[in-house]
Parts: sequence; structure tokens; C-alpha cells
Amino acid sequence: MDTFRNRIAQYVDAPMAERIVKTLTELDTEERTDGPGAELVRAGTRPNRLFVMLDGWAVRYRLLCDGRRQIVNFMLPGDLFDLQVLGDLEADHSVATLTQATFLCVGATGFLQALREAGDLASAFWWAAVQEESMLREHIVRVGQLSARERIGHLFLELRRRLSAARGGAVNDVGLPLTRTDLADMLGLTPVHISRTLSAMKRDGLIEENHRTIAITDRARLARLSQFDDSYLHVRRLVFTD
Amino acid sequence: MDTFRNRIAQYVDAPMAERIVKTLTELDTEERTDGPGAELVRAGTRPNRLFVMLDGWAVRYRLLCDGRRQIVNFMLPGDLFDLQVLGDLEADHSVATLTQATFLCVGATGFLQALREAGDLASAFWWAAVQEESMLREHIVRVGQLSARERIGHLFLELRRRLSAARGGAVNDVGLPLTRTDLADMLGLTPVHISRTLSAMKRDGLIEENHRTIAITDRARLARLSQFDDSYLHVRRLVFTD
DNA sequence: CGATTCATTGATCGAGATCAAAATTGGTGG
DNA sequence: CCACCAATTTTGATCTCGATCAATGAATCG
Repeated sequence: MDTFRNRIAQYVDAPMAERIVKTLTELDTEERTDGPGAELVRAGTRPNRLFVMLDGWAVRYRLLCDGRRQIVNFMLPGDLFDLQVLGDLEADHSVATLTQATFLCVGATGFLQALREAGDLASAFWWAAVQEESMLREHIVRVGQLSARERIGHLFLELRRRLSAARGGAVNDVGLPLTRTDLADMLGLTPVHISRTLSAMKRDGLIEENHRTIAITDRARLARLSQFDDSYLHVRRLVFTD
Repeated sequence: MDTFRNRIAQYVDAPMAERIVKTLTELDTEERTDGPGAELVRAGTRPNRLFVMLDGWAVRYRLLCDGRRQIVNFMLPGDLFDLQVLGDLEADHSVATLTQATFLCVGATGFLQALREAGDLASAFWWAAVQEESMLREHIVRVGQLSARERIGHLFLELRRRLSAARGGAVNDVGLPLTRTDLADMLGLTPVHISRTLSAMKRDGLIEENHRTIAITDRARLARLSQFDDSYLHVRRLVFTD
């Protein structure tokens, strides 16, 4: 639960974070741990619950009928996801774990009830949705305009920042439980090209890699080179005027 | 205001739609008409109001420092946008009109007040946010996986459906107030390639074009060919259990 | 009508895709 | 500790879709 607490502590104060965590755990929740490859949400169904990622990674992806796969985003520890479920709509994408993962399943009806009773909670969840939207827009820019090298650098920098937020302190090493194919499906490239571009980036001293962990050698340079704007994820506190 | 009423009538019943429209107009709103190229939201500022597009087109876009532009999405008549403003955050993208456009500006504080007083309104606005997110995800798939021809077809089909929703009835002709460059910046391609691909699509009898209006000749074929899933925008009614 | 913006067409180039083979890695069990 | 296996990664050769550069041809609008 620490990852989630760290996450929301970015935008609400500590007592509020505590209250949110408390409200959430007192609801009709179930903590589950699944192995890698477990499908949490299947496209076309109505999952009627939302998830809090506590540990491990998951992906939201879309499969095309000819087998192409686009990963839409990663779910990292601390992420709250499928707030869309509040509309009781069919999922248009699937979500599956990438690693062994521990997460909280929260029933939608109970969650809605809690929202209605504690209106100030709503602002925090609204914020989560806004932040996710922001990441989606950034991903569109990434895939629409950036070169292979820019895309990879840009993604690594985003992951670094998000993992720092979950951990509650800056990290510089990004442990990536991803195959080249996963990266490729995220970035709209092929695994072969991911491999080649990563090699070139290592050769140029931008990153290092060992045991599936990426170390960002020179963050400022990588950011400049990747068109990464370090401020785009809003980590300011919410000011819901009351 | 009809376009907006038609839009939300997709997911709430008529009296509710009427109430939402009434609440909105009674707020601290201003109806404005701007020429093409007017900047409604500037990246980096805090706009502290939201907009209802009544007529005309606008784009949300991001400029990179070397001049590249990625259009993130189009705002069509009936669209409510910048709900993110409720968090009082800096905009990470700009919004500008593409044509002459009429829109409603709603002050954020008044809107928040209304939300708090009429809780059932919230569900409708939540729905709008969910729908926008859904379109963003679909755009990621489009730009990440589809070929030039697929991207164009896919976008046209989405625009057709959205324009139909605003009009309150199916249309088959999509009036596009877009230059090749706009399309290119939306789809991550170059204007030259847009032009060539459009020509090929006309040659193949997929679309026709005259006076900036696209007619979709064979919708089923275009949908199949573009990997367009006609059901992805959730037009079901909200079932917020109360 | 000019003038300016936008679209088309042609020629060439290049980033990334594809296909295929070889090299690494990471278990698993003896 | 080593041998074996499957999955993943790397490397090489070649191809292609879309980019780039540049010129020509419509539109649109004072």
C-alpha cells in the first residue's frame, strides 16, 4: 500500500492521503497476487471494479485482428486504474500483468458509494484520471512525432519519474521487466529496431543496461535529446476551492 | 447549443440533458465567436475555465521546440473540453480554433460549485472525460500501429461518427476544414504523403472528395480496411446506480 | 485578375521493417 | 557445476513505406 500512499501524497497532504487509503481498504476490496500474464481486464467485457496496483507491472493493450498489438500504457505500482469502470462501460482494451503483481480489486458500486459520501475524495480520483489523460496525450506525441531514439529516451524518462513517485524518492535506475517486443509494441517499432537503437544509445553513453535494469547516464542530455519536458506530469497539489 | 444537447443526449435522457444545458447556461458563462487560428488555451498557462464547442472546429496540439507539431485531438461541435481545468493545473498542450468557431466559456469555480450542488451532473461530465480518454487511446493505436491508409480511413470514420452525434443523426459526408498539413500533424505523416494516399484511396473507390468534403463511399469496406471498430466509442447510457 | 496559400506530382533518399541466422540469457534437472 | 533447452537478443542483408526536396498546378481572396 506504500506505493499508492506515496503516489497520492504527491497531490494531497499526508492526513488526506491516509484517509483515502483508509477509505479504500475499508471498502469491498480484495488483495490479489497473480503471476505474469494474468488478464485483469478483457476487452469487450464490463469489469465492474477498479484496481490499485501495489506491486509489479501491468499493461493496457489493444489487439488488432491481424495480431498487431499496441500497448497503450503501463500500470506501475501506486497506479489506480480503470476509473472508467465508474461508467459501467465495456472495456475497449485489455489489461494484463507483465510480472508477478499484487493489486487491490475494488468493487465499483462500493467505490461509487464512498465517492458520494466523501466528496473531497472525488477530487483526488479526478486528479488521477487527469494525470492518466496527460500521459496518454504525451504518448500520442511520442509515437506520432518522435524518432526511434527519441521515443525510447522519452519513455525511459517517464518511467523513471513514475517509479520515483511510487517509491517516494528519486531513482535513477529503471528496472524494466520488459522484453524488446513489449517495448516495440509500446512505441510502435519492431523488436529488432529497438535492439539496434538501444545498442546505439549505449554506445553513445546515454544509458547503460545490465540485468534488465536501465541506468540513465546523463539525464539532462537524454531529456534534451528526447524532447522530454520534465514538468509535463502535474505534480502540483490540487487546489479544489471549497 | 443543439450540438451539445445532441451530444449528451447519447447518454442521458432528454429531461436530464435539458437540466444539464440549463445549469450550464445559468452559470458564469460567456458565448464567444472567434475567427480561425484563435488560441483558446496556451500551453503552460492555467486557463481556469472550460469550453463547450457549439460550432466550428478546434485542435489540441503540442509544439516541439524544433517546430514539429502533434495534434492530439479535434474538438468538434458539442464537445466539452478542458475538464482537466478542474484541477487548476497548467495546460500541457495548446488549443486553437481551426475555423471560425462559437463556444461557451465556463468559469471553473462556478462550474465546480454547480457540480457540488447537483451531484448527478457529475456523472455526465465524468462520462465526457471517459469518452475523451477512449478517443485518446484509440488515437494511440492509430498512430502506433496503422499504415498511412489505415490511419486516414480510421480517422475519417471516427470523425463521421462524432459529427453524426453532434448533428443528432447519421451523416455520411464529412466536411473537413483541414489542410493536408493538419491531417499530417494529426496522423504523424507528412502532407505530401497524405495527398498521395488520399489520391490512391479515391482511385480505389474508398472515398470521394469535393470542396473539402469527404464522402465515404463504402463504409463497411473502409472500416474493415482501417481496423476501425465501430463500437469503441461508448454510446450506451450511463447507469450510475443511485 | 495577381498574389498567396494549398495541393499535387515527380525524383530521390533514408529510417525503420522484414527475413533469417547466430549468439546470449535464463532456467531445470542430472 | 555442467549440459541442455527454450526464449530472447543481437547481428547481417535487403527491402519498403513514407520522408524529403523541388517544381508545377489549383484554389481562394483581396
